[in-house]
Amino acid sequence: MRSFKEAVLDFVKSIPKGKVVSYGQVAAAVGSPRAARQVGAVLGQLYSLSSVPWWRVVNSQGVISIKGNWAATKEQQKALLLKENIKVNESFKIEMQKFGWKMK
DNA sequence: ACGGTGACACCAG
DNA sequence: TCTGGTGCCACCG
Repeated sequence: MRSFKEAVLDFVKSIPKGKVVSYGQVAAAVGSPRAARQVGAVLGQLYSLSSVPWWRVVNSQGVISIKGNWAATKEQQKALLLKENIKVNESFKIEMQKFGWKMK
């Protein structure tokens, strides 16, 4: 049985470029619909140059929710998203309806 | 074993 | 739309 952490990282790596998903979606995808907070805890261990596209994960409202004190910053995530043609407004908000990734 | 903690989600006002 | 409170659960000391 793979650990929750590994499952999360594996799923995040499968997110296609140019798309974003919510923490809840990731949690649900790995079998724990209520463990969205843990997803954040896992991503918090990564950094901007990681092989894992952690920046494609935002909260359910489509907003970047890094508080600070973490390896990465909101500005950093915003820049990475813009680089993939994903629009991020002044409030660090993304149009989930347009950039959200719906699994099948 | 147990309680504190938290890149969240969801609901009420 | 925004704020605050509550539920949740994997991880760590």
